[in-house]
Amino acid sequence: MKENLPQDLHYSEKQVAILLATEQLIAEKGYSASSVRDIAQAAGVNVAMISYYFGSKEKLLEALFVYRIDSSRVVLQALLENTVLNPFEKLEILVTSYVDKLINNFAFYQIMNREPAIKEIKNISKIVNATKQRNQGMIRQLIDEGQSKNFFKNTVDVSLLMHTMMGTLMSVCNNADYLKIIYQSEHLSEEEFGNMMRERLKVHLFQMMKAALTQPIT
Amino acid sequence: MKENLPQDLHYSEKQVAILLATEQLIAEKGYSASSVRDIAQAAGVNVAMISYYFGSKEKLLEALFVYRIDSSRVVLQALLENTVLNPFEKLEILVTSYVDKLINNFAFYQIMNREPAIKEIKNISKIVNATKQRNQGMIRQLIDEGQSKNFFKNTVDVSLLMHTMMGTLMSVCNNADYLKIIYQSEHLSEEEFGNMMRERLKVHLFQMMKAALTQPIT
Amino acid sequence: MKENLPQDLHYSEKQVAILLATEQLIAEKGYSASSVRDIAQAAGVNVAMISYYFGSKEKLLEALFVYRIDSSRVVLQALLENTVLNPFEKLEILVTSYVDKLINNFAFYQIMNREPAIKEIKNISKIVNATKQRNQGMIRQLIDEGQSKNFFKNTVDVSLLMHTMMGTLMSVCNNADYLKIIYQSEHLSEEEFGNMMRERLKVHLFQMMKAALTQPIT
Amino acid sequence: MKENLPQDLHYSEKQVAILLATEQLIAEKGYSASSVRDIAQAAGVNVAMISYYFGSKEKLLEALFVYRIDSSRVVLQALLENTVLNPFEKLEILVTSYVDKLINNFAFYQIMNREPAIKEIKNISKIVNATKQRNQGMIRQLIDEGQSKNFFKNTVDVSLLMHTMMGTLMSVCNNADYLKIIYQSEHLSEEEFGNMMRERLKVHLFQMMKAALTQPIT
DNA sequence: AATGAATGAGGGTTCATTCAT
DNA sequence: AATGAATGAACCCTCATTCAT
Repeated sequence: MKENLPQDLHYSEKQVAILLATEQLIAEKGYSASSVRDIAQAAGVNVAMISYYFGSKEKLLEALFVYRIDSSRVVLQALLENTVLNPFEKLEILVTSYVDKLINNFAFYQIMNREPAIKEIKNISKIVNATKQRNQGMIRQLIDEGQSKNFFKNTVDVSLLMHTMMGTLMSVCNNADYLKIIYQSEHLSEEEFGNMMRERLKVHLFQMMKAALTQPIT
Repeated sequence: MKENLPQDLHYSEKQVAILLATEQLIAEKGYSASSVRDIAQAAGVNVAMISYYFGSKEKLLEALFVYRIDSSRVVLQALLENTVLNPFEKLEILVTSYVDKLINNFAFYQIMNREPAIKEIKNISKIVNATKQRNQGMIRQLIDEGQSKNFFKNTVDVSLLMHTMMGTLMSVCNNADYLKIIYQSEHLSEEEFGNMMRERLKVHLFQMMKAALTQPIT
Repeated sequence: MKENLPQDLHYSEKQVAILLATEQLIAEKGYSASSVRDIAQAAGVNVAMISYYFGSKEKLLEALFVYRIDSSRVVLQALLENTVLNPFEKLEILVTSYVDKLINNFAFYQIMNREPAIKEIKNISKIVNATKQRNQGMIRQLIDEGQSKNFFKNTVDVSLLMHTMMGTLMSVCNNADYLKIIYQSEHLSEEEFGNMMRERLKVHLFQMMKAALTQPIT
Repeated sequence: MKENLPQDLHYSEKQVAILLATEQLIAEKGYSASSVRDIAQAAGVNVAMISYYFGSKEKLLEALFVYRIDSSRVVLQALLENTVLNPFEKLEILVTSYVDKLINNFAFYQIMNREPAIKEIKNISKIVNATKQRNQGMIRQLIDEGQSKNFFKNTVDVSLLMHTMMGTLMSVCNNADYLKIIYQSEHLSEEEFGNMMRERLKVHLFQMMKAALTQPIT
């Protein structure tokens, strides 16, 4: 299960540098608009090293996905199995966890959520779909538990709920520049603003989901 | 497909064909991965026509944005000025309107929401930002009205609410393939499935937003 | 002998406009770097008119040569046949005549003297060679007369002498910008400077040629 | 051909091959009419190598100018500082030197003297102007010396004199084909004819300049 | 008689990749 | 193990020209 480790120990320092440069550049410009030359330069390595290490540009992206995909299973799996916390507490932790994960790895999530290339690379599609399925399943399980314990009403479409959470996060992060103006936060540093948004998002999403899960049937 | 075109801005039939092919191809593959040759072929025209009509690949994308944006202003503006409907009814219409608009023009929204190229094309950025600002403003106005009339609580972050709506829509549409499996709807035609999702989304989003806007303060 | 007339009466106003724009543009940028679109635009006509009127870009250049080549035969021919003037006077008139002709038609002479394209267009080569031969012949005849009348020594290479005259003129005109600085004449208008150079050139060339033709044998 | 190369400026064999092919082709057809594909083929290299080595077509021309210019400074500078030779002898050497230099590098001089493109490439303009200025200055210095030593009259326009020399050379070389016929030298090889012209030009130009510089004031 | 629309060919350049070392 | 050199393919765009009207 090497591919699930956040950091593959087989990668040398240079290889990691390439992967990080890849992530950043593709997140910024897209896969097709990022040339291997640009990536190599950003990583401070020779152009030929990319083919040499990863085989091809496509396989480089593949390696990035293997490298990045899911550092979270452990956390969430533990959350599900926890018997002390009540469903509301679990929901809050879930939301917090997703907000942090997405903001901390925004570059990668951008690639995963909007890069058309990944649909045409089978190995990546496989990984991505498996991850989505797993995440979807865990959320469903958590909500099922809340519903069976009568904490949550069962009028919400759980499948859509996950998209509400992820979609909100993506949309907000994608429009961070714009929101910075809206919130009149131009004076904040990137980090300060990021932290502010992080908190706002946690509150907002927990509030939204809680409301949706507990609202009286109309 | 033509019924989705807001209006013809003095474009000839061939030019429209190019714009539609552009939209479809870029939505599918991204701007950088869509060559003008591919676009020309998809539109059934000679490659040189694209430069001839639009000047360059970049200006072609620009023309697409001018062509697509601003189809909705009228509807929503009328909604805001309506004095008969109550805020809940207005909210429902708003949600319905956005769901339909996004699903009907999904290809374009995909481009607008995920194409890195558009941030580097100033004319497009300008158009897009103006549109976002307008949309944001209208939603805020609607919610303000609901709050001032005591229909809505005022604990919701309106700026984030818009992203919840748009983000949910984008996320769902982006993962339509996956949801088709989840909903065990493989037997439905594209159109049937689209209509089903359309209704589910309307219900889900209205429910979510209503819950968020009316939930008791915790 | 229509083609020898400085202005072909068969050319309409528009055709002449095209020819003049052609001359100016090709003199400035060269044949290959001047697109028919640019020429058409400079002439204020439709692009297709050039093919329509002249057949092709190549034939347009051909037409320009026919249009321009030699308005001087008459003058010089008369000069040669003149029996009143002595060879020195004739030489001075010859020089004056060439200086004026070249400066007045510099754009065309630039094309004729440096455009590689004309060597590959047979019709033009033919015209140009015939003209050169004629000019060479006339100069030789004039000098022969001066030598046989013992005004000139006969130690000068007449074939090279013509190149000295034409080469000096071309070189000076080609480097007019540079000479304007050398002569500290930046304050002069183009016309004033042109006239100054015209006079300087007449004096210089007559002086040079006279000296060469009369110098004692060393 | 290689013996004409002033010196290798850290260029590889392949790069030199490209430069020489560039020179020859542009001298023959002009800059705009010489495609990089043609140049690459003439140099026996892949098309992409030109961008790879020189960056662009424009920079290739730039490189050619850097490569070619400044081969003569040393010789002439030494001539000026020579205290043994009298001004006439110096003049003869100067003429000889320019004749040889231009004939040996005729392709390059053609480009420099007639290529419209070079005026629009600032780096080249700079180099060319500096060279012209230097040459002009050296000739002036030589003539000044002759005048101050009373070898030369001072009635000649030195600025124009340089153009007489260079212009004659250019004009003769440009019309070599034509002169071959005039001189009835079709039976000579290119080299034989070249050598003949070289000698004729040396004699002619020295004779012209000497006559001009020594003629009694009229 | 005159022209906007349209096109195949070729322009310079960049691409991901491979090769020789 | 690592890389500078090299390449064929494809990129976007402009070209001179033709065609239908």
